[in-house]
Order: sequence, then structure tokens, then C-alpha cells
Amino acid sequence: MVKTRVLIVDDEPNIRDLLATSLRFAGYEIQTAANGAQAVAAVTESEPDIILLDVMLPDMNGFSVTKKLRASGIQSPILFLTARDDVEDKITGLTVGGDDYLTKPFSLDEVVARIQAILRRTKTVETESAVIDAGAVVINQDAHEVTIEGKLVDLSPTEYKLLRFLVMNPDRVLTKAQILDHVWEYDFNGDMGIVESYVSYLRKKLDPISSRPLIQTKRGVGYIYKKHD
Amino acid sequence: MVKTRVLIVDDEPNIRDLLATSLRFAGYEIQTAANGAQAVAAVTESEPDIILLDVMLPDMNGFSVTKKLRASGIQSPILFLTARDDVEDKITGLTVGGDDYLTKPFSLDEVVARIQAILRRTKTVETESAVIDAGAVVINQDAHEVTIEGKLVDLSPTEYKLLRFLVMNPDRVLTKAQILDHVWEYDFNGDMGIVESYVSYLRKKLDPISSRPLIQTKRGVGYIYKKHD
DNA sequence: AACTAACTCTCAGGATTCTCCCAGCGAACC
DNA sequence: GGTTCGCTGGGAGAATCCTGAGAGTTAGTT
Repeated sequence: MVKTRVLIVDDEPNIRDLLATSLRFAGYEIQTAANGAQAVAAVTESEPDIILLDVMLPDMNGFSVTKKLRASGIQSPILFLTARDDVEDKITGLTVGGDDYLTKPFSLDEVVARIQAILRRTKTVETESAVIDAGAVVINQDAHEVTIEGKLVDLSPTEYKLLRFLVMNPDRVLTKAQILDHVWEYDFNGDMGIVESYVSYLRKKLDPISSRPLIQTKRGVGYIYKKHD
Repeated sequence: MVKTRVLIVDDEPNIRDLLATSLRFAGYEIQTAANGAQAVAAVTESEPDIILLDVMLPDMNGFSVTKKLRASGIQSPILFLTARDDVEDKITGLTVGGDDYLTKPFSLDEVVARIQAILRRTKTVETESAVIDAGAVVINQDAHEVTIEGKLVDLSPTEYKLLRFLVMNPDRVLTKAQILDHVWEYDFNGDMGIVESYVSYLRKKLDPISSRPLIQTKRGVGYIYKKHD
């Protein structure tokens, strides 16, 4: 089993490091580049399985970089990163083929989810299934649907992301800080009370249709989802 | 199962890359050429199953290229690409046999659909069926007809393309950006509100004759067509 | 050539849902 | 019993989505 290689292209060192650390931890092999020229240079050494590409780079924009990459025979799918403001104008035409895009600021878990989604579709490497089956909770990531013991629940985007994070790390206590770092956008600077709120929302939706409480509180530590009783 | 080979002939690198990426993702094997001479050279190496040919090339026009190709014994069907303005005059007489033409700018899904249509008619390789049967919705691509639970609906061209895209990717959430990039012409640069409008149009036509809502909104994510309830 | 119909796209109002914060209450811990 | 920690209802403001109205184009017909 060889690691999936990811090339990160972004001019902000903060974002680069954040992504690099996070994705390395998720099991990927990371290369980074700070601008378009470096990116082109990097891919010629070894073709990555997927590229994370900031649309606005100092030396050239996303289109140019994409063009250069494709011109040098690189067929790796690209996940474009873009600021929320210039979405409308500069994005159209980018998500060709298996490509996709993600707006900044994003949550770290969302990046991983999107990468896996793209790799699933392009099938250049073996990947996780689209379905997370964790006992009572089953999450279909393609359809963005969650079932509890077979029954469909309707969740808001944040509720969905929170539950996915819990369920992907079963039988393990997750601190509120960890949850905040993974599920919320990286520039969120409210307090951790928001996690309590959302756990509460989740419980209100899940517990009525579940035969047992799904999310348990470890007082003073965090929360845990147990696969089995 | 051997891949269908497509030769792309266009002098604009942007269009070449766009088509190459998109068609590669659709499962075709791609060759490219920037002018008539290159095209002729390319086909002599290995005869493609179909050729995408820009009518206006720097070195020679569609007639000349076609003539040369046919002269060298190539019988592959040709899908001509042409600017919207010089359509009628220059195309007539070109689309003999299984050939067809498409005006620029086109939508990426339309290209794939046309290629498949031609291959179906010429039957040089095994192809997808003309009929997309996705539960409640059945689309006959040859007749350009859509039935909902057996009942015929009348759709505008854009409505048709949108529904086809949704139905060809069942049980998977599609973002508005993806929809825009696949269904709308590649140079469209309005905002994604247009997708909302057309989903609204579609629902107004489909829901009255369907026993369940066919297109569901995944708030904050996109839209999804579910094959089954 | 003029008329009509259909189609595409934009825009804005309104409705709904979502996020986040706060404060009061209750439960758990010392 | 007092303190800390977690739960949850309420609510303001924002984000998102839906839809009707209308302008501009194109296509088809008379």
C-alpha cells in the first residue's frame, strides 16, 4: 500500500503548513509549492495523485497554472482553493472532469473529505468507500445522507460535519478543541460552547430515533461515539 | 474492454485542454493536434474511433483536413467544431456519413453526448445505450425525449441538459459549480443563481406528474437526483 | 419584414434555515 | 454545599434558496 501523494500550492505559509500538517496526519504524502512556477517544477519530478491549488497565486492564476500543468502531461485531478468573495467570477470553468473546488476558509475535515471524494471518482488510487458504516450510524458521503439504524435523519451542514467527525473516530474521546479544529473553519474564533450547542442539536435529532444514546459526554474531557454499546 | 480513442484537433490550447481533460475523465483515450498537418500525422499512427475537428484551423480549413484524412484511408467519423457565426455556410457538405457538428461555445456534457450519439450510429465500438433509465426518469437521447413514470414531458434545451446531468449522476450530490461547468457553455460567466432558476423550472414541470419530488436540495451543498426513494 | 412564441438569463423580495451567542438551569464533582 | 462543567431554549443576524417578473435574444411563422 503506497501512500497517496498530494501537492499543496498556496502562497500563504500559514495555510500551507496547516494543510500539510493536517493531511500528513491523515496519511498522505505531502509536497508543497508557494507559486505556480514551483508547482510546475514539483510535478515534473513526480506526478502527485491530486493537487490542491490556490486560485490566486502571486505569479499566475489558477487557469494559467492548470494550463501549464496539463501542458506538461499532468493529469492529476485538482481541488481548487478560493476565497469566498471571488467565487462567482473566477471559478466558473474550473471544475472540469473530476476536479472540484473549496472556498476559504474551510474546515480541515472538509478538505480530507473532498480529496477522498475526488479520488473516488477518478479512481487513480484505492480509496475509502463513500459509505461510513459505524454500527448504528451510516453515512453516505456521496449522497450526503445519514441513517440511524436504517432511518434517515435530516442534518444541517455543520451537524453533518460534526457527526461525521465523531463517527470517523469511533470509540475515542475527542476534546472540544479537537472537534473545533477539525469541524469548524480554520479562522473561527468563537469559544468552544458552540460544540456543546451542536452536540445538543445532534442529540435532539438522533436520540428520538435511536435505541441508545449515540454521543456520550466524558466530563472534563470531551465527547465519544461508541460503535457498540 | 479497450478504450475508445478520440483525436482532438483545435488550435486554441485552452479548448484542447478543456476537451482533453473532460473526455479523459469520461473514459476516452485522448490524442491532440493543433493544426491540420499534425492531425493528418496523428491519424496515420493509429486510427482514432472518432475525431473532434475545429473547422477553422491556421493551416487549412475543415474541407481540406477532411479530404486529406479521408484520402489517407481514415474512415473515423468526425464531429466538427465551429464558431456560432460561420455555421450554415461552411458546414454544409461536411457532415456526410455519420458525421455531425457542434457550435462553439458548447457545454462539456453536450460534447460527450454527441460523441456517444455518433459512435452509436456508426457502431465502430461498443457504446452506452441511447436510453438512460434511472427509475422514475427515462431519457431517450436519440429521440431527445424525457418521460416521468411513463409520461412524456416537454423540456427546453437547457432544462433537458440539466436533467440529463442530474440523472446520469444519480444518488450523488452535485454542487452548483459542477452543474454550471458541465451543463452550461464553457464561456458562461454569470452566477450560479441560474442553476437555481432552472431547477425551479424543472420542478415546476416534473413534480406535477411525478409521485415524488425528483430533485432534492441539499442545503449548502447542492442538488441530488435519487434513483429510488 | 413583421409578428409571435419560446427561451435564456438577471434580479429582487420573501421565506426558510442555519449559525452563533448568551443566559439560566441542572448535573456532576470536590 | 459550593463550584465547575455541561445542557438547552431563546433569539438576532446572516446565509441560502425559491420564485415571479421582466428584459433581451433567438427561432419560427405568416
